[in-house]
Parts: sequence; C-alpha cells; structure tokens
Amino acid sequence: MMVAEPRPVAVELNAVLVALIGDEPQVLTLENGALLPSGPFESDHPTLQAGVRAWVEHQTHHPLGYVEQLYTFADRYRESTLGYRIVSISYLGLTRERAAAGQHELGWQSFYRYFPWEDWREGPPKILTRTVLPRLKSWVEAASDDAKRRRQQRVEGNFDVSSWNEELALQRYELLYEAGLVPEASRPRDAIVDPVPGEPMRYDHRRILATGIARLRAKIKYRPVVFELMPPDFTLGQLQRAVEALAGRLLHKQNFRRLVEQQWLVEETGAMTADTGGRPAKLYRFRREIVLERAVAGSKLPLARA
Amino acid sequence: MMVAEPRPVAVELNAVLVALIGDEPQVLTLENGALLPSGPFESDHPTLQAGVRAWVEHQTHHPLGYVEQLYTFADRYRESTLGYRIVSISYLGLTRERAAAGQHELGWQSFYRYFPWEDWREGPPKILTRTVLPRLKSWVEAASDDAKRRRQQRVEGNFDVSSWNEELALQRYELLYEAGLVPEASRPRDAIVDPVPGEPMRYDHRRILATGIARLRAKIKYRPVVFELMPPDFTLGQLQRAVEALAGRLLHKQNFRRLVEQQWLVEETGAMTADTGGRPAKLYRFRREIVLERAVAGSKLPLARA
DNA sequence: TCAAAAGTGTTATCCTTACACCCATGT
DNA sequence: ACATGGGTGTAAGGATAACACTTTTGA
Repeated sequence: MMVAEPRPVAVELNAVLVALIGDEPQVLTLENGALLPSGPFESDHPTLQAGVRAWVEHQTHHPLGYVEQLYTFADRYRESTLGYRIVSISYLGLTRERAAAGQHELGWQSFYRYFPWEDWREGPPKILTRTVLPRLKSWVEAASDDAKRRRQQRVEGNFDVSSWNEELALQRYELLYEAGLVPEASRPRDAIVDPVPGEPMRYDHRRILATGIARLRAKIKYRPVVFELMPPDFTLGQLQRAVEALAGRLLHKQNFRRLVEQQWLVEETGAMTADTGGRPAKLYRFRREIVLERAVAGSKLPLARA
Repeated sequence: MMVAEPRPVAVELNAVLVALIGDEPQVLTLENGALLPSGPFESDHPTLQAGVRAWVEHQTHHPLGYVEQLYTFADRYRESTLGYRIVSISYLGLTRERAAAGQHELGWQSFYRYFPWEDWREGPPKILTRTVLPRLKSWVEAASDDAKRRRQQRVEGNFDVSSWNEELALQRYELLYEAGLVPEASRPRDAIVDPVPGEPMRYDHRRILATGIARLRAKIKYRPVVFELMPPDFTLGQLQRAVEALAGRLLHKQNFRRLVEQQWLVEETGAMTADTGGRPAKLYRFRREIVLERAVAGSKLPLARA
C-alpha cells in the first residue's frame, strides 16, 4: 500500500460537451470534428470538476449547466513513443447555449454523424440493416464453435432490431471495434479497408463520445437532465423532441406528457407561443425545486412491509 | 487542446473489494480498518482494469469475479506538502471467496461499522433516529433563510425515514461531511469534538467506500451482480439474505422469489441442503447465460408504436 | 409438539401502453 | 378547407404489493 512516487504519467481532461441545436443533439469538437476538446489537468485546480468547468467556460464563453464525470481511460497510446503514459479523465457537460464558435476551430457536430446507426427517429436506419448488421453477421460466421456462439449472442443482445435498446450505444460501438469494423480499431489507420459508415475520431475520442451518449441516454430516464439543454421556457412539444433527439427514438405523445405532468417536472409560465406551425402552445418552465425535493430513484426491490 | 506534458502528478488505484461473510457485507481493509487497499498505477499494466485485477489478486490470492470503475478523485490532499498532486482511480471488486488474510495486515470489515445508519435490516437504526437526525436538525437550524431551507430540503430528501432510499448512501455521507458531523471533515483531525457514530477512515477512503456501496446498491436492482458474491450453489433464502445484506433492508419473501424466478436468473441443481434451521431447501445455481442473452435495462421512456 | 424456515396460491392496485378524438392557428 | 401540431379522455394489460396459508425438518 501507500502513496505512489511521482511517475511519468500525464493526466488530461476530456469533455463531451452537449447542446441541442435545432432538434439535433450536438457535441463540441475541434479539428473539423476529429477531436473532443481536451486539456491538461492543471495542478492548481481545486477539484477535477472545477478544472473542467474552468477551461470549458473559458473556451466557450458559456456557463456549463451540468457536469458529471464519465470515465477514466488509461489503456490508450500503449505503444506511445513518448515514454510516458496518459491517463485521461472524461466528463460529460450539458449546456443550454450555443457556444461561440470560431476560436480554436471549435465546431458542433451531430451525434449521428459518428453513430448513424443510433438514430431511430425515422425508423430503423438503413445503414444499420443494410450495412452494419450484415457485416456483423460475417464477423460472427468467421468464428467457430464457442467463439461463434458468444459472438452471436453479443450481436443479438446489443443490436436486436426487434427490441432496440438505445442505452447500449457504448456497447455497440465497442462491439464494432472488436469486430474490426471501425477505422480506429487498426493501427496503422489504413488497415481497415471498408469500415462501416460513421465518421471516426482520433485516438479513442469516439469511444469517449459513445460513453457520454450512453450515459446521457440512461440518465434522462430517471433524472431531469434534459432541462439543462432547454431554454428557460419551452413547449411540451419542444421538450419531447429534445428527449427524442437524445434517445434517438420517437416517443408517444400523450404518455410522454402524462409522465412529465405527473412527476411535477414543469409548470406553466402563463405565456403561449405561436411558433409551432400549428395551434399555439403553452410555454412551460422547469421546476428546479424538485431536484431537491426528490432525491429519487426507482426502487425495484420487493421490500417487506413498511 | 492537446496532450499534456508530464506533470508532477501521481496516479494511484483504490479498491473497494466486497465479499459476503456470514450474511454480513464486508470490505477488505488495511491498518485495522482505517484504509482501503491501494497501489500505484504501474505503467506496464496494459489497462487500468488489468492493473487492479493484478494487484488485488496478487495480494489476496483469489480471483476477482467482477470489477468496475467507480470514480476518479483528485480533489484530495490539496494542501499536500509533498508538492505533487494525487489522482486516485477507484474500483469496485466483488469476490466470492474469503481472501487470505494476514498479509499486509489485511482484514475484512462490515460495511455497517462505517455506516451504522445504513443498516435497516432490523428496522430504523437507533443511531439514526437518536443521534444522526437530531444532529442534522441542529445543523439545519444553525443556518437561516435560504440556506436553512436548502439544508432542510437536502436532509429531508436524503434521510427521510418514512421513505428510506438505500441507494443514497453516498449522498448521505457527503451531507454528514458537509454538516461537519464526521471526523474526516476537519483538519486537524481532532477539531470535531463529538462526531456521529460510525468508524472513520483515513484520507477520503470512507467516501470511496460510500461510493462503492451506493453503486452496488443501485446495481443489484438491474444487473445480476449479487451472484458474484454467492457460492456456486445456494438456496433462495441465502440469496435473499445476500441482497438484504447489501441493500440493508428486509425483502418480501414471496415477491422476491417470484422476481428471481420470472427473470430466469437461476436454475435448480437438483440437490437439497438441510443446513437451514428448518425445512430443507432446494439448491440453485446462477444461469450465467442470461448475462449475454439480455443486455437488458428497463426502458422508462414511453416509446411510440413499435 | 413446537420453532424455524421453505415453499405455494390468490387478490387488489397502480402504472404503463394503446387507442381515438377534438382544438386552434397559419396558409 | 386543410395541414400542422397542440391538447384531452379512457380502457386494457401487466407488473408490483399485500394478503394468508401449508410443508418439512431439527430440537
């Protein structure tokens, strides 16, 4: 046991910074979409979270509503010639405003540029059924016996078109990686002749992005995080489209509304908007109080008599 | 952006290693329970997970069934005189066997030695109602206006006796920390005259432990991780007591059994055991297949027509 | 014979799912 | 008038919560 001596390890911070722009879920990137914003962990940051907040807000000039740690990766650059190891701590950040672009070649990119098979808002993506699934099938067939059965089960469990689970975005990417169907899986970069559609990123940034998307998709189900991405006032239709954008799935209108109402997540502002294309809609605002009121979480354990 | 130069940062690994010993959930500790096992992150470990696995298995001589990353902390030792920062990456590990004790002063300690207010298996803990809650109440009263209301709401949300939520173990500890009711909250160590009951740990190890417990309590509800802590064959009663030990709550027998059955989590071995104290019980084993079959997770989103 | 735990059966309730319809605006 | 989205009511089904009771052993 005990505190380690300083080692040749560099610690870097990564951010998956998300915003909704025109019903599209977008992520802030650099270098024409090839990288997530990253920065060194400065020793003078009081906490990790503060570090992330500081440099993201500095770069984008917008306050970060919500920040949560995603994961720490260190199994990268294994064959680095630099002689030291990089530990990268990744964060998910949600922001309400469009960040000032231009600086440092910042730019917003849709989630689904990187993961086209994850957008089911217009039904099962053709890319999935026509390209991804057949490729995975070949990968399954290429193995034999036990390995084949295991591959089969993993594909079925994660890519089942008849019971699609949007939360498994990370696992699906990892499976494609293992199957050698994404460019990042090979080194040198060009070894994969014909990857599956979907823009790659450098290093493991696409994996980090997948981690963020999966986490966000899981979280919207039991925590009111969508509101971090919404303007102060919004219609229920906008709210629904926001959730649909993140989940990559269409929702049932009436049931969605009942859910939102009965959980007391929102309250009417009294105002209306006519920018709907149809009947004018009531405007609502998020009830911030409930975050404190209900620490919440759904118990699935069959408790004994109270 | 870009890769950081090496900085004076040390990376250490922490493990919350859990086993069930005689219906008590226990954690592996050093130094008479004051520390969690920790080790430096060796640059030659291929991955972080492999690093944890390697040194835990080396120290305990038992295979680690399940390992998952918990959290990365870096806001510690802020005033360290050593001149460098420590980033510690913590892991949760589940093991089926009792680790070989003796070496390095390893020892198992019950969760509830550190968090006595978390064990509701015999009803609301007296420590909670007689000591913790009154102290929190004083803390609430000590503030005024807005601050008071916020404190009030946080206490109610996390410590509500009438709707106890076992998953909030971490938040409760953090609240006690903020309220200055645990010794770790002060430096020098002796500044808190009369802390709430519950054994402290050095550094922030108790917080890490709370993180592990909270994660485990959340996870048993939607992933079959309990089985990592069970012997290969077990009775349904044993299984129930295992979940009860982790959750710190009593469960409803019949409903628990139905849940286990209808999810196809277990299968009969055909054998019986008479070590029950009553009627002999059927032995079951975990159906490992289902982990692959169902990538699972409960959708709470009201999806539109399939 | 009695305590202790295993094991079975059934009902009430709530939440989720699904269906079908009306309303108010812009073009 | 009609297309477009906003907004409402209600019934069916399934999962959960809660009830009470029988069975088989060891002491």
